[in-house]
Amino acid sequence: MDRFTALQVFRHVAELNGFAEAGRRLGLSPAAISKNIAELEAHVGARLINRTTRRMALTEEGKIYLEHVVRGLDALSEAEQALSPLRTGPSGTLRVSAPMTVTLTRLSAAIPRFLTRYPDIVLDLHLDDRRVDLVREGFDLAIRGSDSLEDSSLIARKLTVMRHVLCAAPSYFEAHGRPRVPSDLRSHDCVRFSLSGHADVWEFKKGGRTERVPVNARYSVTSSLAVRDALREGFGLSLMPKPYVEDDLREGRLQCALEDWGTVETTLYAIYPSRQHLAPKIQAFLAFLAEEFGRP
Amino acid sequence: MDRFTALQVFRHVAELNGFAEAGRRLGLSPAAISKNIAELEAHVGARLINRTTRRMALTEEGKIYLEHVVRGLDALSEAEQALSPLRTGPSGTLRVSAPMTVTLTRLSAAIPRFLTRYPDIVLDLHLDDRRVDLVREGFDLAIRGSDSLEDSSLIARKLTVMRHVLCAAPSYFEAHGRPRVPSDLRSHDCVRFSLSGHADVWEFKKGGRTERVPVNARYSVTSSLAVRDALREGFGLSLMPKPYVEDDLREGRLQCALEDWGTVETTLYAIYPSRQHLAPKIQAFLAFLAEEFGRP
DNA sequence: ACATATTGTTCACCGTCAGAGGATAATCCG
DNA sequence: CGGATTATCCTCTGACGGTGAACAATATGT
Repeated sequence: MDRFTALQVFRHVAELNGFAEAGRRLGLSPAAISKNIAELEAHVGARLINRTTRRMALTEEGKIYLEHVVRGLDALSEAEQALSPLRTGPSGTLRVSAPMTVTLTRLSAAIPRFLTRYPDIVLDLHLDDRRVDLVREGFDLAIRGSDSLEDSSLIARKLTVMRHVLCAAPSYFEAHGRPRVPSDLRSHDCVRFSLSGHADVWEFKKGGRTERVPVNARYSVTSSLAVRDALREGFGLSLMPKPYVEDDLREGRLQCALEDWGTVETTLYAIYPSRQHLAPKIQAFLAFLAEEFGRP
Repeated sequence: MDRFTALQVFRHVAELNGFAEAGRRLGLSPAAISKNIAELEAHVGARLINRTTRRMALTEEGKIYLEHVVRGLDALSEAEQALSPLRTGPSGTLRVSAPMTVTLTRLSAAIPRFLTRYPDIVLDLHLDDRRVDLVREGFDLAIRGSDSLEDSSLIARKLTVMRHVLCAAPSYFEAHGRPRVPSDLRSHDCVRFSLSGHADVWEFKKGGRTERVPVNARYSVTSSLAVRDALREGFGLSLMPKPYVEDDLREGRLQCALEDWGTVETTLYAIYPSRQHLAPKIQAFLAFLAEEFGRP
């Protein structure tokens, strides 16, 4: 027996005061109605409706039962209504995990725009360079660099590719000279971003050839922003994701070298648990990310 | 999809925090659990549980949904608990319809004993010589004389058979003589119980022969008790159900005639709507009736 | 570090059960 | 007294929910 439909049948019969009428309303044959009621009575172990072919009335048990059943069914239908706002419009709490640096350099300035556009969304943004466990910690979405290989069953959506550039302050180049080929770096002061997957060896490509240069660094640090600060001070040179130093390059605080060599690329992904039944709030944030990282 | 089980599955998964565990508890395979959740999500149109093979957590939607679902399911299980006292012990309101005279002569004195034995039963006894419509008027049970032929789908349980006796007061017999054969009645004053099926012609049987005597009555009345009162006053004679005049006969207020002739019999039935899922309160009353009418 | 165990998912297969449809009996209504 | 409506019974069938295997991912233990 499908208890859910049996209960609905019972309710309709009771409220419409008739088997046939209930059948019409529910799109079932009178036979089905009869069967459902009979089975429900067998399940409950009590007669719920006294009936002849022409007349029907709830028994005392039926009245008591109906009362509870109505409450129960209403609560359940309410359950689905409660979800409908979350399904139709982007709303609710959105828990996002993102690496510190990416966020500060490419995202956080735009967040207010996102929140203004979707007034019913509450954003809980955790800046954390750890590779968090999405489901364990209850995140709706995380932003990750490409180092972290594809996880398990999670969905990864590519946001952007960040080219890297070798750069330093003009003062540094004046003092130490400007490298012409990758191997020149052996005699330079490098600043090392220790969380990178390519922290110890830098690769440069040109016309099919690949040069690998061991990094000669006296300063290792776990934040690209700290690296950038060191570069600005003229302390050394480093391989930086280009977007992080865009402003510095434009305004002359930093300069590039070996620009005709290709270097590492970091791909940014948005990671989320499933593609099915994607909540509007998550869809909205994904669209926002795509738009944001789609800019030049 | 059986929505009821799907909801139970969802609840168990959420509360036990795991598909496998829920499956064990519910006696279902993990595959079934997975399927149920997936279908429920499809029905609701939102992801309810984020899950990997090792970890699971409710989404925001899931949390909201769970809350309502729990309330709903609890209300429904309460529904069945609410019936259990009615199922296990005889209790609740018992609506009974019975003919006036039968009740007064054979039952009403015993009713207090019944109510004392079952303290949780409330009795609503309607004395009415009409042949009521059980289901229309919401009666649990009715007592009927045999005149009313077997109804429809209702169940009839035989309670007792009442023999009839021709009787009158001693003073009447002194004044008008005592009939020796049925045909003598033509010259007697009869009192007529007009609701009887045999009001106009009385039948007497003896050794295979049947005598029919038209009733010669100056007084017709719709209550056997009124007939009895008339007899007691010595006004006439009548055919009375024997139990109604038992006391009068024993104490000499009335006397029988034509005792060696067989007469009409009235069978008393208890009528109730269905044999299936007979409520304990009804069972109890039926047993009480059988006991009461089973006495000599 | 490797083997083992556990978990959620997918797939093909199958047994069962809920519903349709027709027939029947009972009952109401004009 | 028919015609109309109603609940119920019966049989048949298609759909659907469950199993059980294989599989992928991830803990756990020695």
